[in-house]
Amino acid sequence: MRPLPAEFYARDALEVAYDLIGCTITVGEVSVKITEVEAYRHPGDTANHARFGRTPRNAPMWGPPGHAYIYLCYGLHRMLNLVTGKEGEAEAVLIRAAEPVEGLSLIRERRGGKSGPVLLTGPGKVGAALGLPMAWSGRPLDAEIQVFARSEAPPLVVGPRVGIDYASEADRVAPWRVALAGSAWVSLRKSLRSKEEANTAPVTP
DNA sequence: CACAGGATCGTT
DNA sequence: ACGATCCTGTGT
Repeated sequence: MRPLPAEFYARDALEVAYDLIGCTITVGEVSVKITEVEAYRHPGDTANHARFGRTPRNAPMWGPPGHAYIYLCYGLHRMLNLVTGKEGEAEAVLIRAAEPVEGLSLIRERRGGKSGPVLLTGPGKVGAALGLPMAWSGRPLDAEIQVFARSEAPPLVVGPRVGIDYASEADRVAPWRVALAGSAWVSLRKSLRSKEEANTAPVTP
């Protein structure tokens, strides 16, 4: 089995976000199924780390798709993003939650011996469970970090993104958080609706 | 060079 | 409700 090719990521971040739910991330002995993500788009997304332009930290987002963008949050949490879109655009999908597939004992060890959804329901928890070093930011997704395709498209729910109070009103309410419908391995159930319902609902100005 | 604050988490 | 914990981005 081969990791998803760069072409998979060379599309709008929201499209990739829909298609990443149910895919598998493998890092060494640990494999997890993606259950929740957020799309950060470009240009014009005031929640995006690249909203002020290119900086040393966000440089991987501006590069070619199919690479990792990892950043340190609150001085301790390592957050994994998958770079999407064309080179020269700064788009990425944040991995917010997952479900264990392989390496549960190592996941539990890295997460303080806990068990259940608390292991992987949150972007900082995913980074800890995968044991990501900051040095992997910018690495291609066919090396230390690999992502594999799902077998079939699962039911999705969508809602507003989390933790972006600094963004514009429109960007705060944009339904660019995507999760696996009915999964217990999702960080927040509140204000998530089915993708179909969201797509047919009146568009907010 | 100083400083404010963060795409969070776990405990109180 | 709050502290951890430190790097980043911005402004001077």
